[in-house]
Amino acid sequence: MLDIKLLRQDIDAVAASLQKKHFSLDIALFKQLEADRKDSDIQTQSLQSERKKASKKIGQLVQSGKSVDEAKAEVAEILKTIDADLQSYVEKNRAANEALNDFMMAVPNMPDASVPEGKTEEDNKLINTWGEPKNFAFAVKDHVDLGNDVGGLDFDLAAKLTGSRFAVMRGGIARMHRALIQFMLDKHTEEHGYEEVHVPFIVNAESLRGTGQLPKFEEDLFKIRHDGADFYLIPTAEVPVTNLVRDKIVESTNQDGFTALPLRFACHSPCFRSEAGSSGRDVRGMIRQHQFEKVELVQMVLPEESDATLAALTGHAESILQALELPYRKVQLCGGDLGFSALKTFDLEVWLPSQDTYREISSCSNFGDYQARRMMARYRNAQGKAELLHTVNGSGLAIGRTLLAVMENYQQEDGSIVIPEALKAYMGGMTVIKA
RNA sequence: GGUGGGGUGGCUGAGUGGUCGAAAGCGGCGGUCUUGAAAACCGUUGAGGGUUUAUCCCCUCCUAGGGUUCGAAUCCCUACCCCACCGCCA
Repeated sequence: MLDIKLLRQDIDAVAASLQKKHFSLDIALFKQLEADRKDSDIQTQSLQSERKKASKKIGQLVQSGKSVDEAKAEVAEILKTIDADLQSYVEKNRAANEALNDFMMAVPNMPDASVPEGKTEEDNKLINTWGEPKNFAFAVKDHVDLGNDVGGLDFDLAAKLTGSRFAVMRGGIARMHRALIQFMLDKHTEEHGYEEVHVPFIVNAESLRGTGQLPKFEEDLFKIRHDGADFYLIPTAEVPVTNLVRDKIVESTNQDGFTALPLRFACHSPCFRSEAGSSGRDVRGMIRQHQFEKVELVQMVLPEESDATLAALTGHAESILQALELPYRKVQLCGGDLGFSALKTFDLEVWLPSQDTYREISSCSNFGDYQARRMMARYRNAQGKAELLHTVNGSGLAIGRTLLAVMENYQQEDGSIVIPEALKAYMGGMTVIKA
C-alpha cells in the first residue's frame, strides 16, 4: 500500500508517477472517499467523546455517594440525544473507511525514478550479458525432445495424472532437479549469508494481501476450501516468507527468534499458478507449469539500504547462473512490465538454444515499504521508534527453468546431457545423463 | 475427535465491570559514575489515526466478530490459534 498521506498532500504527483506503470489513478474518486472518511470521522469522534464523558460522570457520581439510579437519571437526557445520531455516524464511518481501504489496496506501488519508460517487455532495458551462447555443430533439440531421449521427462503421463502444464521427472533428470535445489540452497546459505527456512505451502488470504497478490490477482491462484475457510496454494515462497514479519516489530536484539535487520532468508518451495490468461503461451515443455519449484531469496532491510540490497540479491541469483556456466543477460523492467507491488525489478534471462533467445529465469525486485505497509512489518530505529522496513526478493533461481536450461545448453549430439561441473558433487558421481 | 486451561504492550507477566492504555520485571533509550566498558543507580519508554505551525486535545486498539451494560481487558456467545492429557493417525 502507498502512504495515504502522499495522496492527501500531492495526489497529482502520485498519479503522474503511476502513469509510468500505465495505471490511471482516479483522483476524483479518492478525493470523494477521503472527504467522506474525514467528515464521518470527525462527527463520530466528537459524539464518542461526549458519550464517554457522560459515562464517566456516572462513575464519579456513584463514587461520591449517589445511588446508581440517581446518577443515571442525571445524564440520561444527554445520552439519549447522542445515541440518536451516533449509531448512523459509526456505520457511515465504517463504510467510508472500508471504501477508502479498498481503493488504496488496488493502487500499485510507484516505480523508482530509474525505471525506464515503456509498455511491454520489448521496452525493458538491457543492463549486461554474461557468457557466450555455445555454437553447436549439430541441430539442437529442445528439452522436451531431450527429455524423451533420456526418458526422464514425461508430460503426457502428467497429463493423465492431472492435466496440462504438469510434468513427471524420472531417474537422472529427477536427480538433477533435486541437485539444483541443494546446490542453490547451499550456495546462498554458505556464501551469501542467507538463513534457510521452510514454510507452509498453503496460506491464508491475509498473507496474500500482505505481499500484494490479493485482492487484485485472485484468478492467478489455486484456491482451496477447507472447513468452510478459504486457503490458497502459494504462487511463490515470497508470500509465506515475507509474511514471517507481518504484524511484527523487528527488535534490535534477539528476543523472539528474529535478530536485527537485515533479515535474509532462502527458501525452497513448490509454486502453484493457475496461469489464467496465458492459455496458448509456452504450452510445450516445462517453461510454464501450474506447479514448479523455486529457491526464493527474501530480505527485510533498512529503508536506506534496499536499493543496494536489490543489486546484491540480483548478484546472488546471477552467481548461480555463473556457477552453472549458463549464458544469461540482465534487464531492468520498464514501467509497463513492472509488477504491481514492485518499485524496481531486474530480470535475469537465460539463453535457450532451442528458442535461440533469452528467457526469464529470475525476477528480483525492491518493494520499498509497499509490502511492509500492507503487512505492518516494522523495525525499531535508533530512536526507539517503530518504522516500516523494506522488502526485497528474487528467485535464486526457478528450478524447472534452470533444469531445462542445463539440459539444452549441455546437450550432446547423441541426446545425452553433460552434468555441469558445479553439480557433480550433488549427482553421486554421475557425469552425464545418457540417452 | 474428547476433556480441561489459556490468548494482555518489543518480550515475560499482573489486572476488583467505572480516569486502565493497562502493575511489575526484562529489553530499549537518556543520564550519573568510569580512561573506556560492565555493574549499580536515576529518569524515560505501546501502536494507529484525527486536529494543530507546534503544544494541547480527541478517537480507536488488551486474538477476531457479535452480545449484555450508562460504562467491558474484566461478564456472555461464536470463530480462530496456543498449551496439557486422552483417543486416532502419516
